[in-house]
Amino acid sequence: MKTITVLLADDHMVVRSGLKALLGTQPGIEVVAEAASGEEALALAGQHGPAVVMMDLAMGAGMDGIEAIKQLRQRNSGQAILVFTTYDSDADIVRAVDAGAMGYLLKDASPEEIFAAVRGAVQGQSVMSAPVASRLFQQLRNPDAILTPREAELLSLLTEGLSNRELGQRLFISEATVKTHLAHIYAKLGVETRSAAIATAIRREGMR
Amino acid sequence: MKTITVLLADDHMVVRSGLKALLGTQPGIEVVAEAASGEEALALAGQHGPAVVMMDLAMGAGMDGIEAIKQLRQRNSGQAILVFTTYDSDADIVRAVDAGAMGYLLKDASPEEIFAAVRGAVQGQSVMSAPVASRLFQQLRNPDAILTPREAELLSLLTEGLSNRELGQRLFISEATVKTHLAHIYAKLGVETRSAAIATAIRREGMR
DNA sequence: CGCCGCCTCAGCCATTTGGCTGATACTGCT
DNA sequence: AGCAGTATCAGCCAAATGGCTGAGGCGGCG
Repeated sequence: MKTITVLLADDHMVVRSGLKALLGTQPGIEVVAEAASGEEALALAGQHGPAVVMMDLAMGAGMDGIEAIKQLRQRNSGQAILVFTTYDSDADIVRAVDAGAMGYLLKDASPEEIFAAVRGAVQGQSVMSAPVASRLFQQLRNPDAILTPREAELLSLLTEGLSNRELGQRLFISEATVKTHLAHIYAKLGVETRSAAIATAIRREGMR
Repeated sequence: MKTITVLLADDHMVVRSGLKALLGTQPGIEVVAEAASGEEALALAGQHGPAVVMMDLAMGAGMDGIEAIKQLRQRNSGQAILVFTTYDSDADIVRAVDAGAMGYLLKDASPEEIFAAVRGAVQGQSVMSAPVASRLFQQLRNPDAILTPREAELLSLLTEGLSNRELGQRLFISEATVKTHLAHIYAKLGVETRSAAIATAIRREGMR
């Protein structure tokens, strides 16, 4: 069996070395590079051409994980991308999958889960942690509550406290469009105000 | 020099093994036990009597890190406790120090910082990551940023997504008074909108 | 006592937000 | 070709929010 090459992208040094130590115990899996930011991940992916990229979504300064995933996919260099992050936010899950992630693992996943996800990813399988799967499953049961990728993106920015104007500037759309998206989000979340949407997003979506 | 014994408490397996691998490279430091929860940390600390306990604050289910620190200190068994966590929330810092933590490190700390913190802790020194120190320093410089009890109460309800009218009803005060309190809160938090205040409250004050 | 911080309230005005209706365009699927 | 879903934008109007000034009552503290 061919050795699976892995690139780790996480701004926490201890997480990288932990993951590296863990994956190192498995024959057939080798960590070939480590990145501490989205930019670095893109550069190192180009150099090493790993089979799998394990990516944190929240990476301190600069490019975030979602953006890095998008750009990796645009290159079409065939890596399987696994999200490896702390929280199981509905919005993040939707955005990550939309960006092209193959799997979604939480950082409290067991070693077995992690190995299975890496091996599965190179074979084109999607593996996700149980809580993540549960969230998705729950969403499938009432489709009206599913936010579109764009809506999820907006909701995520909403929790940063931005105004409609700022949201528009950040997403390169007009304020009118922002308001349209917000109205849809409110309807889907079952709230009437921006504040309640933020509160709901944070408490229900795990954006802690 | 005597070997420094360390207990790791963190619900993320990869963080524990990363920290263990990292500390293992240092002669004179040895990880003697690992706990995945507050309860486990208490039990293992009793068994092994480590010189230093490195503790995450947010540990999935059960007892959280703050509570575990308090109980460890009550026993008076002389361990130095280092907080090792992801976020630098003002509230968490204050609570951790109050509970008896000797130092406060963020997970993106460099290996050198971590080694220095462990060695310093056994000698009774307090070591904290730069962003943490910066926050504390900032608070000491302008005490005006401290919310009054009433303001804190309002801010807490604000994060539930209530409107001014609802806030007034809930607190038995007029909408005008609500607005006054809000204006003061915005000034102290350095924001201009309700949404930003909610975001700040949640992210900075640890009301997750 | 007098000062100061906190909590309370009012009115005015500009800005922001939310509700509504309707419209164009692109995509994927049938 | 036609439909459904998504994303984009516009205009209008009512309601909520935020900024500003001013003010009374109350409790602690020098």
